Amino acid sequence: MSRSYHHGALAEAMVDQALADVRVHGADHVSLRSIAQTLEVSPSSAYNHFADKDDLLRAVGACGLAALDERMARVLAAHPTDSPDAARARFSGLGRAYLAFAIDETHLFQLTFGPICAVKEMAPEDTGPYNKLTTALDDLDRWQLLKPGIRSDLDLMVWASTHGMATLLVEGAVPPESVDAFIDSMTRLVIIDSDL
Amino acid sequence: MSRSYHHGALAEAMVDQALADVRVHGADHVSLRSIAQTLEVSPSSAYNHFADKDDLLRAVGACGLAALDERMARVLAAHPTDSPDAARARFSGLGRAYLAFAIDETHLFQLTFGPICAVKEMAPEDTGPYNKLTTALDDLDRWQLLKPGIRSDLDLMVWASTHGMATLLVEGAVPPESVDAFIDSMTRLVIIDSDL
DNA sequence: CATCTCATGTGAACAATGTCAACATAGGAG
DNA sequence: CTCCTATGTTGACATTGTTCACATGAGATG
Repeated sequence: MSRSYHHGALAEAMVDQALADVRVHGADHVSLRSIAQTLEVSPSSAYNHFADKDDLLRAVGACGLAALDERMARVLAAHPTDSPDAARARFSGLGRAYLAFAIDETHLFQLTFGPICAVKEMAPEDTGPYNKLTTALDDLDRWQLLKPGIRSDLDLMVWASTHGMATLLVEGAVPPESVDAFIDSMTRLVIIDSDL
Repeated sequence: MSRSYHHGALAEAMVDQALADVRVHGADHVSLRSIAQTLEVSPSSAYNHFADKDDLLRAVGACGLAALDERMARVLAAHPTDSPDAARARFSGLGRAYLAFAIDETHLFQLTFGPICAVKEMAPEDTGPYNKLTTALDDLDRWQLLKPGIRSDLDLMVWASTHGMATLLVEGAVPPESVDAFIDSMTRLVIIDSDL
């Protein structure tokens, strides 16, 4: 009895629970067994749905990426106009969203971009966040708001910067207050007329 | 007999062995017991020198930071001249050294800047690498090689960029070939007359 | 030299964890 | 109704981090 998980929701339930545990304790301190226990399920039941503990964690990492992408999508939705100001707002907003995610969801961020999930060879061009950045830069370029001659490989540069700043925040190497300084510096480097 | 470790070299020996194991298998797949076994020592002997497994790993992480610092120091030593060209060479060389370290010593890099070692609240200003970057930027500034008005918070920006690029390399999100593109883009953004 | 002491290493034990193989069972397809 | 497959359970195993009681050797102290 006990309306068992035989209806196939166990996989989802485990991901959800793992997600919750990762958020609180970090990926390194979650155990398959405790997840199973919370769900009132046998420890070995996980192996019907996931090859591995890491496999489950990868599913959680995918949730993390989705959450990040959603935050960035919200930023775009908030500045839909096709104008120079909106293009600028989208650019800095995307960066801020990325960093806010790192600050708010430290542990999830670490899992999503950590060694466990990294193996899966996800080409960056296939991810939402990277594409959103690229088109944001294209927009700036279209409005001639980029400093001349810097467009090539700028995606890589900006992506690396933001991702690096995020990891510095996550590691505590840099305080959250420095986000503004970072965004300002980035803007100054990339955008024309950044001194309003 | 067996010229035991009673002369106090066990701590060092364990760090060395742990360092070797981390280099090969990554910090997540290193076990105290196997280290002890390799050293032909009881598993519990570690606890006379380290509070914790993480404590030992932190010591290894410190070695990683030192190794990185040494690479960067070598770059500075290779371009000691007080000239614009040398200043430029130091700047890009430091970046390349950082990225080369990430590529060559992936696992060590992950440990050094990962969650385990991060807790120790090391203020970046106290580390060699960060200081070397700062003075490299100061040199560029002194020779008026920086684009105007970007000096403030540029340390943070460049550091985040390079560190981010390093983590992208380590995660395999970006291939090692893109290092050149990154350095070029960075140079173009920051330095005057970068189009030689 | 004899002894005390402390730093260092040992041994056995514990709880927790990931994982697996053999087994149960439910619910739909035939 | 019967059988099969997807799903969950039981019990076990090896491995790990960690601890505690104990040995022991070297160097200081007398």
